[in-house]
Amino acid sequence: MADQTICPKFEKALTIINKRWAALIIFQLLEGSQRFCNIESSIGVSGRVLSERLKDLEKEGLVKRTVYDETPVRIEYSLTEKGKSLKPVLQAIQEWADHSIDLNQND
Amino acid sequence: MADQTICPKFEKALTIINKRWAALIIFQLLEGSQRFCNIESSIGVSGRVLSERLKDLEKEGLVKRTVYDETPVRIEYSLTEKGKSLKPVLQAIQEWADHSIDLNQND
DNA sequence: ACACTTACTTACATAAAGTAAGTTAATAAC
DNA sequence: GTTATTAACTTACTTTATGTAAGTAAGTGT
Repeated sequence: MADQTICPKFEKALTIINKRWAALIIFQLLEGSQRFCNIESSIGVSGRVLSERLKDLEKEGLVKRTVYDETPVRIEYSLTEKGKSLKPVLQAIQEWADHSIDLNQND
Repeated sequence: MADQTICPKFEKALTIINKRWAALIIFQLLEGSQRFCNIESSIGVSGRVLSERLKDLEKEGLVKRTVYDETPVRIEYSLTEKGKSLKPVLQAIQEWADHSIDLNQND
């Protein structure tokens, strides 16, 4: 790949949040910390990909995995500060969607 | 797929702009209308995918393809109003990238 | 006539995502 | 005390998307 790179930070940001499901996962976690199966059913992602994506997002420091050592163990995923700082981005998408998306237009 | 759908407009917006290269293409076109080979070399996308993506974006009404009937023909791609209305979204990403992305952190 | 450019398309290879079943650990139900 | 159920994954396999490279058609330049 040539990689002429317009703006490296912008491009790297896209490799993180432009991955399939990443934005929806973060959108969902903006509501508060949640369990694996809850995210899975809320956004309709497969467990296989959710597992993979949560690891990516954790590695990027956007998501935190917390194990509550009760019986049975409870595991919750939440946004870090860096993750929460994406809120304006998702809000901008939401606003754009609200005034520019026509759900009846099927392609 | 279950498709529990959080917000259908938001999800549809993501299927458009979250496709690989779509955001970068629009980012690039915010600078003004451009030719195929210019977009190709600026963002490092392959001709195969650029061709496909430009058609998607045209179908979604974000991009306009204009043929200038000179000799040889010149074909330029530009943003429609709907495409330009994505600017705040890309700006939000840019701002987030500027203060949250660390280029040295390699994963 | 021959090489070069633009805007693509086609054929093929690799990577990412979807589907479904399996695993481990714990608890609840019969 | 076997059987069933739930949570959080993982594994194996299939389908889809993307990358790579070569090819095409129309025109220009030498």
